[in-house]
Amino acid sequence: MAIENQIKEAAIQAIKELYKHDINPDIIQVQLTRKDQNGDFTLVVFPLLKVSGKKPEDTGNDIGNFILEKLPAIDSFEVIKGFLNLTLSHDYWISKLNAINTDTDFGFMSVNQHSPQMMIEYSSPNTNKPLHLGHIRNNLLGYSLSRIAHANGYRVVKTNIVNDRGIHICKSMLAWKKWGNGETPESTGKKGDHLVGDYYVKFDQELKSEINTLVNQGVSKEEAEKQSVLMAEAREMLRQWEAGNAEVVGLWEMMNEWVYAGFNETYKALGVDFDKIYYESQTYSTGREMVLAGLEKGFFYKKDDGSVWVDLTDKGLDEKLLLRSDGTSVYMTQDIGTAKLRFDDYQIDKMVYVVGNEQDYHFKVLSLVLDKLGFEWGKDLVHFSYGMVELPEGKMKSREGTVVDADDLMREMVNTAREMSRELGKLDGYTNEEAENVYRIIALGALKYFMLKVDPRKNMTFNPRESIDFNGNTGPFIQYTYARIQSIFRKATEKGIAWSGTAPVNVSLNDKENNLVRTISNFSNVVMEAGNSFSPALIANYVYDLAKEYNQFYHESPILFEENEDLRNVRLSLCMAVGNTIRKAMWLLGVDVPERM
RNA sequence: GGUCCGGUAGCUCAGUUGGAUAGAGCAACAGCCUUCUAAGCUGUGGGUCACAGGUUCGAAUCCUGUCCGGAUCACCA
Repeated sequence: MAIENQIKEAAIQAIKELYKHDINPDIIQVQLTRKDQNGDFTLVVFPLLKVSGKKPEDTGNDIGNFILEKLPAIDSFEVIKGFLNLTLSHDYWISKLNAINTDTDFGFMSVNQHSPQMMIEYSSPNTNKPLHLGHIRNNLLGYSLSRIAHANGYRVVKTNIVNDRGIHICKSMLAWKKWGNGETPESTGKKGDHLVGDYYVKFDQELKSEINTLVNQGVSKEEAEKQSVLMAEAREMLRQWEAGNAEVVGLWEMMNEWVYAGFNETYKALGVDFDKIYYESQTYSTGREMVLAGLEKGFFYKKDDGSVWVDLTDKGLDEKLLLRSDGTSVYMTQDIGTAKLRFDDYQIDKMVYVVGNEQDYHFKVLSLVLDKLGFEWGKDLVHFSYGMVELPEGKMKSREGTVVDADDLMREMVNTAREMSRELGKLDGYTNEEAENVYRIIALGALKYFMLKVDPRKNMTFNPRESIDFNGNTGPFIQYTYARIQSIFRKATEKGIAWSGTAPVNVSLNDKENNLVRTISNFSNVVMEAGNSFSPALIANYVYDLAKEYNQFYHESPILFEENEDLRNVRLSLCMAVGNTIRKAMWLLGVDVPERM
């Protein structure tokens, strides 16, 4: 049993014996002691005063003495104000350290084929333009969540729903057909997603100029949009696509293939992947069938014009469209169909959608609609709602060209990492290929950590020039700490200094060492909390604290140069445990760690 | 207007079920490389936790109201 729980139980027993009271266990609070105080764990005595009928100090002393007697791991205690600070013996901590070093899976729950299954949807791009900064946050969150879920004992299915149909794709297709001169990714040397994105922009420009011309002729803007020949052509193309026109479908397939090839490159660079990809072109008709079935059962209703709606006013929401009057499906319809197919394909115990907070309303509706359709998991679906990424000037706007492209950003960051690393001369002796790999690890580490350390719910600001730092509270800082530790073990081998693999228990730890063991052993709690609250940020902030503490220890304590063999073995054990914990924590964030940097 | 989310140092952000003197990084300034990686470490300055009430032993945290910012309420996705 974890030591916190032992303390808690001992406290309950103390109150029972000393004050003849059965206390509600929930009001016993055991927490890590603040760093500026003596002690390892703190029991808050304020809530117990009513039961004890004594002053905080006396109550603390009563319970402290009882626990001291009861638990051999407790070495001493002191009562400051209403806080009972318990200090554990060095023996306890060193044994704990050894146990952690023995258990390579410390902090992770095991997963087998009977474990509950969680499906996590993330990424969900449109096929008409390349991935940008907002997608990066989404992808990194989704990927990290999948690993955190795995560490919490879930089988995880990572999934992506590609929005590959609709008027926006037809716009790119039409522009390419009109002005593309048969350009391909090969002929231009451009990534397919960027090429298709360029034609989307081209369409927008042409449309704008067409509308401007009409407006100049005295037509109102609204009217001009209706009259637009270009828009009419795009709509016609969509109709032909839905009707299965071979030429249109062929064009659609070709351009989508270009986009997918481009996306795959970006995903690979970003280090994310999927177990199963769904395409809306393959799910929307299922959605429509489900809506029609729901209509027959009376869950939904039809308006005079033939459109199908769901009434959610009794749930405090509005009426929501499910099928257009012409029978075609909308966003909601597709999500209903996709959900159905997923639950047909997999045994899903929990469904998580990683989608921006601008869609909070959509997911409230989806949850209720699925519930109405008889899916019991409908109301249990989790919308992991994250905030926008904004630039210092405000929101990214594609029209103003302020969108930060995912590929550009990653390339620039690798360049920065390369420059910096060369300046520091840290990788002398590495081949070019090895060095390039390290630059990538560092650049991606900086980017990922930057995005993940922030509370996902909140909007965040990204300054392309300043946000990407390699010093301070950053990914590279943590990676650097890891590389330092690996360096120590390399040096140990070189110097012929053997590490026993375990720490002898008869050594007394200084404050920094004690802090480190405490922090390391708290890893399992942090992983659990991160899983319960779906928060990679908890892991990120934890691993930063750990690295910071380690660096302080590293600076003031000789490790290989420590002459006392027992002490040296303790310190090497600490190094090993910190290194492993950093690697595992970073793994949970989807960040790699380099052996050298 | 209704609903939802947010507001903590000059900037970017932490602050787990309410707990002790609200913490980091960046930026500024001052130190530390003839010992294991200076992408590091140490120190200084910087706060009305948006505001006002309330709840209680105790509030950045919970409740109410106000102000500010964002999102959403489409036969767009």
